[in-house]
Amino acid sequence: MSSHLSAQVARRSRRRDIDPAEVIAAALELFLQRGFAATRMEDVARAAGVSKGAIYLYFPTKEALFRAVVQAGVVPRIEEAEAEVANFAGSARELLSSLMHGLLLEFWDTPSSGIHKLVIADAHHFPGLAAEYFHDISLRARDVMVAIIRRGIASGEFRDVDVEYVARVILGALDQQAVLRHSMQAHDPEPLQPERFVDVTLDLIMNGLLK
Amino acid sequence: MSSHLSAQVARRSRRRDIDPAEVIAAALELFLQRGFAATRMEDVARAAGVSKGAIYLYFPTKEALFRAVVQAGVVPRIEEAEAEVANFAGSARELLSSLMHGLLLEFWDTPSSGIHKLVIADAHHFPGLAAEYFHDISLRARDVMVAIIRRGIASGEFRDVDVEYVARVILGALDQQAVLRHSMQAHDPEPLQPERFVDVTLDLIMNGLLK
Amino acid sequence: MSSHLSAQVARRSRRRDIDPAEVIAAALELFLQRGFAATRMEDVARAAGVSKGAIYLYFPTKEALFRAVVQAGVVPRIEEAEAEVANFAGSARELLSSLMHGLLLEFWDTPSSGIHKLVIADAHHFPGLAAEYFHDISLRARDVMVAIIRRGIASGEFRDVDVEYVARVILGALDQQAVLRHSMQAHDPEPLQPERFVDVTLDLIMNGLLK
Amino acid sequence: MSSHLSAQVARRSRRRDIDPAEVIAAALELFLQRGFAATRMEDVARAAGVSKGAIYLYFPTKEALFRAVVQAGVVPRIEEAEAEVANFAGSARELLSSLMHGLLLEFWDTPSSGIHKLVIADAHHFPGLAAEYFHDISLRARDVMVAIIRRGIASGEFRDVDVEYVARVILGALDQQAVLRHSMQAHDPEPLQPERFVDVTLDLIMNGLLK
DNA sequence: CATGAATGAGTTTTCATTCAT
DNA sequence: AATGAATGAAAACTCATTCAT
Repeated sequence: MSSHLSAQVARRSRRRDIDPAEVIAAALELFLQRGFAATRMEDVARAAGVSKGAIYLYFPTKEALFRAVVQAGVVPRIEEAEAEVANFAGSARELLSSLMHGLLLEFWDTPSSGIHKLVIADAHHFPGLAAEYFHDISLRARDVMVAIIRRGIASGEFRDVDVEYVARVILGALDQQAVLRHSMQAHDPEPLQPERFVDVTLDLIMNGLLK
Repeated sequence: MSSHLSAQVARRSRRRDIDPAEVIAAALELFLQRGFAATRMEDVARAAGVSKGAIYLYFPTKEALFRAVVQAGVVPRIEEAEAEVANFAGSARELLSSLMHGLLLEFWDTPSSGIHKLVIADAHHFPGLAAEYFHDISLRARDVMVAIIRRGIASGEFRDVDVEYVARVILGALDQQAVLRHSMQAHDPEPLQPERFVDVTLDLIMNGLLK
Repeated sequence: MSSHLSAQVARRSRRRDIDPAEVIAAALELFLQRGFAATRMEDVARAAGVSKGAIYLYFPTKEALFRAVVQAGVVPRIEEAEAEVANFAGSARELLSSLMHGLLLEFWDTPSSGIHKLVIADAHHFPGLAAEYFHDISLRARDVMVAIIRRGIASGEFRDVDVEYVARVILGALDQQAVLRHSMQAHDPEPLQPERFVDVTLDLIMNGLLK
Repeated sequence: MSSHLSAQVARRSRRRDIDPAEVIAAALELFLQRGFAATRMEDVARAAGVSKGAIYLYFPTKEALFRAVVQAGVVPRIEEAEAEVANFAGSARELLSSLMHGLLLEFWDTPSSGIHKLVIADAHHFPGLAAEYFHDISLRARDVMVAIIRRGIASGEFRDVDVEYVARVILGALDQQAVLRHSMQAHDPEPLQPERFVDVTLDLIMNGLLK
């Protein structure tokens, strides 16, 4: 207890150039693994290789950190999708296929795919966040999907369906897999094969079940 | 410890014949509104019109209460579905339509529809529960859906599709709406109309998008 | 849930002739095993084969039960000792020997030997009890011991010692063994042999260590 | 007695360099006064002038604090005794006298004298602690006493007595006074005078009662 | 009298947040 | 700026005691 007086010198090491993005990445991973409530700020700090206090230099509260995680994870994704729709030159069917393959597959193995699950699970705690997320993300995603279907109808590729609700059906199927990916996939004796899922979904949506 | 012998407690009001089902109902409602972690046992007690201690007479821990909520909410639902599939005499298409209308609509406005969301959001906390739920509920639901599709293929109604994955697509779309119902529907400028959703889903699944 | 309405008949069984002494005996055993604080009234009730409520018919509080346990366990013991001293006809040495053999050995294997330990361990909780016990029991025991030594000095058997403190020494050695009996004897590789202990104590006290 | 009430400073500011030893000291005092179960961690914190949370920085549980209290209080004491026996050059009688005076008197007015009482009273709660304490402390103390008596016999000073049991008698008398010191001495109309007690004990043990 | 379901005050422990260094 | 020791509010769970039956 008193034998290392000389070690008193050991002073706190100082880390320069803390990158908030590292904190966000660490927080996302932990929020997904253990949920928001069960993740301690200290865990985030350790995982990010940063001191507890340093987090508060960038995020005033745990809630602010959560919101940053959500923003950082989904805004780029939806922007990518919007850009692709705006620039895509091929048929509506090819566009839908490209989007689904590109997005679902691209994010399948990155933590970003779990943001949706995160918001669903923990948005209670943050009065405004659910509304904000819904408007900024969910509705934008729906708009993208609606635009694609409309394009297909306009071009004569697709039947004249209930565009709004068809968009909900397709997005629902996709989102649900992303959610399950982070909640119960570990227990599935046959974990989802994402490419196969996208292919089957496309086939079903395009051709239907009936002969 | 130190007992305050001088001050005698005010007369406690006594409730007879506490029904554990009332506690479960109250707990479900609160878990859905605020999440598992954010729901205090005292809140559940107050909502059920029962004392805090009384809850522990029936559920040894908060986790046990959670599990009871889950069991009570979903087991009857899945059993109903299995029974309907076993007894249904009509075509596969009619069976699917009946199931989707019956179950989704029946439960849409009851708290039971939120159990799925609850498990997805909070299963972290309970090592065994997610696995248990997945095996007892999710896989059973998938089996039901697979059986219906198989029946349709056998009867010549349906194309010869990838049964397992088509089941995942359909269930995903449905489940996702139930999940959203309890997480973000309040923020949707056009809240889902369940009947319309089922109709569109059936139409899409049966006929596909293509002309 | 509703299938056994006929079983409503199951009525509480009624036990007649509850003997408070059984409750006291059960309480003593449990207080010794687990301490006062760690013993639940329900445990006492079950051990005594009585309902929780019934205990309160005889003992208004847990503290009252504790006091009854102490009274029941030691008052007879000290009265026995006083009577023996009053009636004993032999030498002081024989009286001391008789008392020590009689009391220590008689109570060694009964729970009564643990009352002293109980009071020492838990008297905090009960402001008046320690004082009461000390006056009613400890000082009476000391008086008995003092009387014996005085008798020996008067008869010329014993040296003219500091009577009060010699009594404390002798009682201390005895009491300590009773206390250890109920706290740590289980861990002693050589548990105390009570007869040997009494014999050695008598020999030491009578003859001393020196040659 | 204990007069730390004067230190009731309402600390609003931060305290630096908390010394766990202060927490241990405060805990010992309170455990002795009120028993383990009746002492709230908050009491310990207040008595130590520390926040409740700070205690958990050094002691993971209340039990760990208890064990630290025991270790800190008795290990140095027994080591002192062993060292004195090893180094003492005089007669066995002088050694015994020195030890008894030195230890009993030295610790009489420090809280350390109550550790023994503490373990006896509350060891129930901690499965391993009683055994550990008994082996590490009680048996070591017995060995010390046995060594002294053996030395006296070897040198011809003492009679050839039952060494093991004589050690138990002597230690019992001493320990009991330390125990009483912390349980009932307040109620004794003639509180023990420790020097007188040691002198009388030595005289009795050396010379016996008989003429 | 006897029962045991119901009550709710009380305690340990955790962890977001602060701030002296 | 960065650190991490210190703070204290909050919540699950226990159990002495009551009282409808």
